[in-house]
Amino acid sequence: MPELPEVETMRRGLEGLVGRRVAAVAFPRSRVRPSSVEPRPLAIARRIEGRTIAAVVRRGKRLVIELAGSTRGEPPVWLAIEPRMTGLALVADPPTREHVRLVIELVPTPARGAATRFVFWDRRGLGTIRLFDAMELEAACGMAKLGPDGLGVTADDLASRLGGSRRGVKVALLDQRAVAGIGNIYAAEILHRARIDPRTPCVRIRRDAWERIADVARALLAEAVRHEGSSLGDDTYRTADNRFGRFQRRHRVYGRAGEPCKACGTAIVRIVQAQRATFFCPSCQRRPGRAITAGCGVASRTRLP
DNA sequence: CGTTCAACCTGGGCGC
DNA sequence: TGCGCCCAGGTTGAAC
Repeated sequence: MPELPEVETMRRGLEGLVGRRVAAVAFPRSRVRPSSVEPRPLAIARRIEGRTIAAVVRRGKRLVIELAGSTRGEPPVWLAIEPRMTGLALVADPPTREHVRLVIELVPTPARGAATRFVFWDRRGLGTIRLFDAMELEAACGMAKLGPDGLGVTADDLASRLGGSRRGVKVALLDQRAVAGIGNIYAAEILHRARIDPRTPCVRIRRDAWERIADVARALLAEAVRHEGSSLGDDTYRTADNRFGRFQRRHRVYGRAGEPCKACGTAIVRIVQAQRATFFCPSCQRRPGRAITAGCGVASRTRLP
């Protein structure tokens, strides 16, 4: 589920936790798959109970809660939560009592409306919870693992990291080492607004098109953050205080197979790339050098010799 | 290097 | 109602 705009919205909803102290940590009904929680729940609890939340940051699609060094002189640690498909980071009541994976009880504060706890709820349970020290955080969420953040990505970033690739551009945009934060929804929406066919091999994309993709990506992701992300179904992504996002109303292609393109009326097509659905408008989105049909406010053009 | 497939999971929707 | 199948916002590792 959550891509950059959704995770960023969650993060903003958790900023009020900064300065709060962790009273207790619980992993209810934890069927701890070895790969989903690390280290073991008891070890995590022992290491963060009593600490103060120093910051809540985002690294790509991950939420990272920084816990200040302890009074005993232990260095800071970072709790990295990756919601994957169905994870929700909440300060409100979770959708169900089932599927609550982690509860962090906070030391009460007199401030009005202050949260009492943080809850990570994850229906499918594909999400991960990991506690890192500084070195581990860098290894797992650093530059080697994640490319530049989608909100700040530039044409230079894209051209240098993907320009030599023969992969289709839509598949390439999902590569978190190239750009961090773009997922299946926003890859489709970005390419529609940039008028690029998602199957176009990166090597065939010229400089002006990379500029368009980067400009659209930054603007679209920022717009989606302003609308607090995309909530598709009823039991889907919510903000930290349990409200739906609103950006789904502005989707132009994602999930709209067979429906008319909002720009030209042509039926939106669904294909599969790298085992994942891709939605696009076959009229508005062309491979470089191919004619673009009327209807998108773009003049036709032909391949240069 | 790139692609494909399977896995990890739960649950909604659809056809029969 | 029930069953079987397909689908889903993500990531990883193995096989080719």
